[in-house]
Amino acid sequence: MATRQKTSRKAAGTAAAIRRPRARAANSRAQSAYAGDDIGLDALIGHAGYAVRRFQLWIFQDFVKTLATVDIRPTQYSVMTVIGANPGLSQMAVAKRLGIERARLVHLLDSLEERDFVSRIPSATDRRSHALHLTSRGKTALAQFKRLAAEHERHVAEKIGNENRERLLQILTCFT
Amino acid sequence: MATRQKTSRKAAGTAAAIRRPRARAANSRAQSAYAGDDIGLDALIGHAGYAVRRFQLWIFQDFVKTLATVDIRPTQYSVMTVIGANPGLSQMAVAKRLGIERARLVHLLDSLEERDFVSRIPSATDRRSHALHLTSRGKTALAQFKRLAAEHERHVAEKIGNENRERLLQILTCFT
DNA sequence: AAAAGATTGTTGTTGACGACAACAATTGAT
DNA sequence: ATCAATTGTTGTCGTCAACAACAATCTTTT
Repeated sequence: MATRQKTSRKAAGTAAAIRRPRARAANSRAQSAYAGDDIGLDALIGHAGYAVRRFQLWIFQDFVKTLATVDIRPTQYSVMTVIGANPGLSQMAVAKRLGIERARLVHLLDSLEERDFVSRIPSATDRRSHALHLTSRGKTALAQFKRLAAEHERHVAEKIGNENRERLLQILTCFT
Repeated sequence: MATRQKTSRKAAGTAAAIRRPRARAANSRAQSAYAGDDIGLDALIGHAGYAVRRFQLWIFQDFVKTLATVDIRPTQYSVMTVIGANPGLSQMAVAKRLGIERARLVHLLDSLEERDFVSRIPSATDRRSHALHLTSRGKTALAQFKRLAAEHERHVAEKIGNENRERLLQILTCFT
């Protein structure tokens, strides 16, 4: 299936011999102008979801880039932060608090445990659950992650302005 | 591999016979209270990315739910909206404008073309590219999608307040 | 105390999505 | 005529949300 076109290209191919060298100027100009930035978004302009999606994409990319040296992704950072602030939490509690599935948390903790940042200690009161703790290595690591995350947050402030950043945080407190 | 625990559970199993019926009250109460909502987020509170992630998740879920009857997802809606507002655009132009990869757009257009909402018309000026258009069925469908999307937007306004919603849109215009 | 129901961690699958890398066809520039 | 760039396409990889099932364990009911 290395063919490129389903329908039109083949048909066009047969007529290719007849093609004349058209008005290139109109093509290259109109095309690149259109590909530039005069394309209307219509109803998308009024949708918060679209703006938020683009923003979140930008934020995640900057976060990943800023913490690339320590190889920590946003979700991993959020898990370690919550465990650090609330030692002994169960996986269920962490998942609920962060709005991630407990199935997903399993793999996240697996990776964090492999790197010796987090340890699952069998709960003393419930043999089903684990008490989550940062290792000593995890604690010092998290301190560095927080410094880098603060740097990332400064990037956000530079991008949208710090007063807008704070306003945004305030608007969205009901989701955190 | 139906075993449940890697390490701790097995070891705990041997000592299971000795266990006493501990203070259940402390367990069930403390545990469910913790699982409730007194878990601190620590540094996460100050991170716009975390708030935005939670918000975006909420928005997407509401969008999908509100447009479930027509089976249209946010990305599909954005593609149809842009094509509807700018007929004849190439795939490259749409991808660039919406910040999605052209590789991804291929599948999106495949599904929209299968449902007869969009058609790829061979460009008259560039035999590599397609001119994207809404079909007549796609135009009437998009009109309905826009009504449903407006309803979704009202849900957002109810959730965070309309003045906050507009403030948010204004803050994030640089990303759209 | 035994049975029934709920919870916790785990495994697996599905699908949307972003990022990359290749590729053929075509275009544009040299 | 040749070579670099563009366009649509295919494929792979990894992240992520959503479900569904399951064993072990706890809780509640009887």
